[in-house]
Amino acid sequence: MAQNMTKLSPTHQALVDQGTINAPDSAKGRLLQAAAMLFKEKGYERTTVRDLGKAVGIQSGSLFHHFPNKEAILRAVMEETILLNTELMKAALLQSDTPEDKVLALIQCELESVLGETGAAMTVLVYEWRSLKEESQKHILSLRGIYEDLWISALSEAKDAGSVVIDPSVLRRLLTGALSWTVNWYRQEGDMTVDQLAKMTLSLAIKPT
Amino acid sequence: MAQNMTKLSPTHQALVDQGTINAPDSAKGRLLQAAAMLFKEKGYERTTVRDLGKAVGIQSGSLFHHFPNKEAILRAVMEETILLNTELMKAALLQSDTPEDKVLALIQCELESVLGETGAAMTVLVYEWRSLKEESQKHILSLRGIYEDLWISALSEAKDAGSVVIDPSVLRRLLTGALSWTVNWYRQEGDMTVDQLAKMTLSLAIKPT
DNA sequence: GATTACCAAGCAAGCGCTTGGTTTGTAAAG
DNA sequence: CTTTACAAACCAAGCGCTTGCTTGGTAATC
Repeated sequence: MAQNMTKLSPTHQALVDQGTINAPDSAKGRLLQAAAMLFKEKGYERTTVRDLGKAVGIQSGSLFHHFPNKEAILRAVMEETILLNTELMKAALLQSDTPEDKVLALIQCELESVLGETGAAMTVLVYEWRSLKEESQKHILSLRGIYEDLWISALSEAKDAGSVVIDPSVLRRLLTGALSWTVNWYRQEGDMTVDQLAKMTLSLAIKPT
Repeated sequence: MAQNMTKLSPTHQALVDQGTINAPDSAKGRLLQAAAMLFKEKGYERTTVRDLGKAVGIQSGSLFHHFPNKEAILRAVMEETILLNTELMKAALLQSDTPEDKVLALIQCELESVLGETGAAMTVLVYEWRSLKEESQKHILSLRGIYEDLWISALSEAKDAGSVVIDPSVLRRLLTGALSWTVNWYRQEGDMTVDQLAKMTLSLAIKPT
């Protein structure tokens, strides 16, 4: 019945079809998108349930028909974006051959996720961690583990190949900060493309062989 | 009259003497230190004025004898730490010769400020930006400008010398993210010193000449 | 003898969330 | 094609609590 306005990527569509994440045009999906933007712009604490309701055109009380409490909305925003972006990274890795290619693919993926459509949710994932209850933190942390393993193995391969000189886990953490911080300064309108930024970042992470 | 428990660095003491920042053992100074820790751990919004009062052993209402409102406390935390760390960076630069030395000094300074005693305040400065009113943002931004100029000129010198290959302003922004993010993972107790971390970061930023 | 630093009490506003009832969508039964 | 039944989606109202901050008065300090 309902059709998407913009077609989803195959990876994204697959996750929607299997019920893992909500379709962006569903009621829940639109709420989560709006919540991600508000949480990013104002922060979780400063965003009230009345703000959330207004953003999707319903009363604040009606939110609790879809979610048990406000924190569950934050948790869902984080969960969906990390599940999606993990799958997107896996797909990108399949199309890469050399260790250097894989690292570049991961950098491109992470930049795209931070600066593109899921940017708001990714920013929330990174900067609103404290607002989750401990139980939710554990849950999200386990999902992040899968994501981070992809990074660590790619960087380790690159180190074995001689193009990375420092400890992969340290490098990953430095890259995590550098890449997630781009949301605070990079603008699409500028004269540097995301791809150029990705290649610059790669030039810091690896030394040419 | 009042004596410091631990002696301050000459740079720090000078700022206290000229009245630019509050002494750490003064009433205001202790409040600002406690506020920085609470703001870092719980976030500005989740920290109540009652939390702040309890942290220094006074009633919440008494805070407003020292500051006009809660936001002014956040602003003071940010202002004092950036003023102090700007001076510390200037002092460190005076003891460096080559462009590479200067960049290393800046990296060491920023890591020390983020991971050391002013770490809480620095983290607040980086991550609680949104909680400032626009007027305060402008004020802090102007102070940050001086700080950032030191970075840009050092990186530009290094680029002229051939040891930096990408645009200094892009490199600075990538480093900002990488260095500030360390607060989320680096632990003194580990087997890597801050100095080692600084040198690893330098190895990413510059290529040996 | 001011001035500074604080307390005790509480107010107005905003918060997350609940409640009871109404509308809307869906689909089988007549 | 209409009727009936039912659940999902939503509204209007507001409750109990916490928030930042104020007020009027007291104790300490210079």
